[in-house]
Amino acid sequence: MKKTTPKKPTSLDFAILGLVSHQPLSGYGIRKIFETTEMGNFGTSPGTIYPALKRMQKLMLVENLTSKTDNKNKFHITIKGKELLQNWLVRPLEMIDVSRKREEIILRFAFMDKYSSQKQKLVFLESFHDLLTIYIKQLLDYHKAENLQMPLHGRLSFEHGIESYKATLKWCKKTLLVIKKMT
Amino acid sequence: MKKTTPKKPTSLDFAILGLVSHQPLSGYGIRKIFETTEMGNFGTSPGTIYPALKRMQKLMLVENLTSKTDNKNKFHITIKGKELLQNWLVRPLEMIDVSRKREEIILRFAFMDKYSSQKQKLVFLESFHDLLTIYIKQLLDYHKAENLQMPLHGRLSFEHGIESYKATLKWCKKTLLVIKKMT
DNA sequence: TCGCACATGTAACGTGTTACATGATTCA
DNA sequence: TGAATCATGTAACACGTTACATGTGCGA
Repeated sequence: MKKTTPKKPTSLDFAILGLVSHQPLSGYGIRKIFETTEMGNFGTSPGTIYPALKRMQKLMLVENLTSKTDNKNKFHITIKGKELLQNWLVRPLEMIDVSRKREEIILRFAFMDKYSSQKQKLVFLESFHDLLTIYIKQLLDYHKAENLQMPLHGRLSFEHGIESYKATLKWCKKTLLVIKKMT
Repeated sequence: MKKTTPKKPTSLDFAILGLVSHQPLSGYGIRKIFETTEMGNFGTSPGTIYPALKRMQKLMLVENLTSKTDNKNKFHITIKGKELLQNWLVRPLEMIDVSRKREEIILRFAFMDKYSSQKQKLVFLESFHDLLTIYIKQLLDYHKAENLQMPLHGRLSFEHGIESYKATLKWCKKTLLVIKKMT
């Protein structure tokens, strides 16, 4: 007996969902935003976006409505879409997210504006902070133990990874302060 | 009439090729390295690695030889594989690489050890440096122009992107000095 | 009226993901 | 002897890439 796959949405789906949760957008509008921002990492071509919108429509996460004012078709988020988005936003962070899906973590944070409480934002950032700290320590330990055996370029590339995570941690601390200041 | 697709290798293919260019490895050995390093971003599961090795074998980029000493099967890079690797290593950097494929740039640098001259390494890093500088400037301009209209979380996430690129630029400068010092 | 940006799609293809499956070796 | 690690795979499925295709509206 086959398990009925729950059809887990991709990062791209969530990126789209997050965008239309802020404002209704046409498929083209979504593509433009993807192209001009870091979100482009989740895909920009028509062959990616339009099929994604179609399956999300089928799953009733978004709906395509015609604006009465300018007579243009735009995608709106549905109740079901909002629920899915919120569940995704509050999903506890794991180490695997930190080590392999940093982009998605930042994406989640980007969409927490409207759908998460200040408490949730703080929990999220603090957990990110703690996991990052542990992960960086692991990287440093590995570096210390192995750097003499590593080829020069391997070591230098590895160090790029470390610096990159340190930059994220720094951002995390700064951002934590910003959010804490909010009332 | 159909164009005969030249079957462009993926980042994963190059990651594997680079690894076996340093030392012969079993499929399992390759997976272990992917799992324990940042290269894991290019895929770690058996369902990714083994099929990749198969197609690379078919394309005669690698060959599977049995070691006479320990009687284990390991993949070796072929002449053709080395040629492909070298072409990839010296391919000029473009802005699109910087904005969307930073991981691949670092990966390329990691494998330049044996197959690139010091001159080539310097050209590579200097070009990376220049493109990064331009790209960061673009990000900062965008930030300046738009930050008042952006939602708070959007702005903060955007700032993560900026910090991340700055960290890469910093690494690039440092690494340039290291390479320059080499004789 | 030329070209560009707007706007939305489809088709073929190959790749990655996920889950399943198997067996050998090593060590406690 | 049982568990963990070594070691290699397969199958279904869906997704993303690439290339193609079409048509509108607008400003120079």
